[in-house]
Amino acid sequence: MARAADETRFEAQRHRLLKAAATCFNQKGFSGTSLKDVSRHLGLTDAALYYYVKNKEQLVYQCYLRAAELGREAMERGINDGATGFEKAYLYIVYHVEIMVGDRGPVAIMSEVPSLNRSHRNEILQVSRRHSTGFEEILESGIDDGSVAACDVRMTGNAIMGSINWIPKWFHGDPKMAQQILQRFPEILTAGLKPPDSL
Amino acid sequence: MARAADETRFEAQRHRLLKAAATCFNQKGFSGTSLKDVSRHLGLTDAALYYYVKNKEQLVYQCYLRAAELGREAMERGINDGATGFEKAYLYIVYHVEIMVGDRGPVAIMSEVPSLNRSHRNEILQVSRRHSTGFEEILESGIDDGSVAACDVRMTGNAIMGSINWIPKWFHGDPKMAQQILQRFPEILTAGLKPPDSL
DNA sequence: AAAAAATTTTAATCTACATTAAAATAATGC
DNA sequence: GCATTATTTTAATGTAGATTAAAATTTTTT
Repeated sequence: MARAADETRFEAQRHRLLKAAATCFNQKGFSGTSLKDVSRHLGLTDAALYYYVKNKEQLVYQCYLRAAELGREAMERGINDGATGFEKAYLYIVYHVEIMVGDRGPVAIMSEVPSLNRSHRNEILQVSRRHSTGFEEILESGIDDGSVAACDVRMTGNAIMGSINWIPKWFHGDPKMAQQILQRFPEILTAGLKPPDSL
Repeated sequence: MARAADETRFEAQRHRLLKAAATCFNQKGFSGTSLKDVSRHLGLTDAALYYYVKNKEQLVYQCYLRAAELGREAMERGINDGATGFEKAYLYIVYHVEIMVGDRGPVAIMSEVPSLNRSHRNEILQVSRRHSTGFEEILESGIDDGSVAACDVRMTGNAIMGSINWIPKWFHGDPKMAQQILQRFPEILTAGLKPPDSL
């Protein structure tokens, strides 16, 4: 047996697989990427993927789960690091955008949630909802503490999340662009949140 | 022959088809919708769709073309109706959101552009780029005439477009929600554009 | 109401992948 | 170096769903 060492190698490969899959799905579209495309990215053959993942549905599911996890992590850090509601929101956006354009990405766009099997779909929908709710709560806390202007938190949340979620549609790894996004997006997305007296 | 009348009937059915396809693609995902799913929406059999469209690729292409056309129309109207750059941007957003949540929709999310054939893909990418550029020009005109605060128009454009484009991901026809979106989104998306002295 | 054109269906095909089983190779522990 | 376990490949197989052809039906024209 070679448990300990293998576990890490296996996990590392599996991780590379998820990133390769996310890259393909985002760039070639879901229906446009075959398992052969993904495996080519890894210098493997398509059949080898089945050593890491039960089937294509699982692959997609894992990609989405990872995307959700990264988003959740960003939010948690934002909540911890920010003092006011505004700061929590701002920092969450910074962290999430960092993840999306940095080398922990790419993050898969969740285009194919409806084609997941029921339990996977429900799980992804649930974490997505939790994420949305979490952000709305941040906004509410900001309104309470006066750092955020009164607003419809549901709609404001949807607007901001939409911008972030759409990034992989037009960002494809150009580092110069990554800098721009990192530099601008947090300001742009939170510009509307500031209460009038804070300007 | 029955040209004149048939043309309209044919066109009307084809139009219904595109809407049905957009509905399915947005709600069930692309890979999750078979032609049978789409045809069922129309009370037809899957083979009947081939009377209206050459193949599935064409169907997707047409959906995207329609989405692009509706966006273009909204932008044109915004440019015509707005006096200042800010107003043009604001009104464009109003019109575009109206289309996305109103009964001219649903508008297909462009998830599968990369799986289109080359010429279709290029065409869609081109009109998308034109659209983005058009919005950036609106913002620039607003900065020039002082109605919009100085900003990175590229990033600001991407942020706003992302919010709009993402709407079909979470809006699925609930009329109450449509009202909310219509009421809030234009303000939310343009809140950050206002120059400090305009508040 | 017959003929022609338009629309839809039935019933096959066709095909691109996803998936699997068995064999081959590579890595690791002892 | 041998045995064991992990990883990858080769070579089939399976299948959903797109596509097509021909027939049936419906609509329109005259």
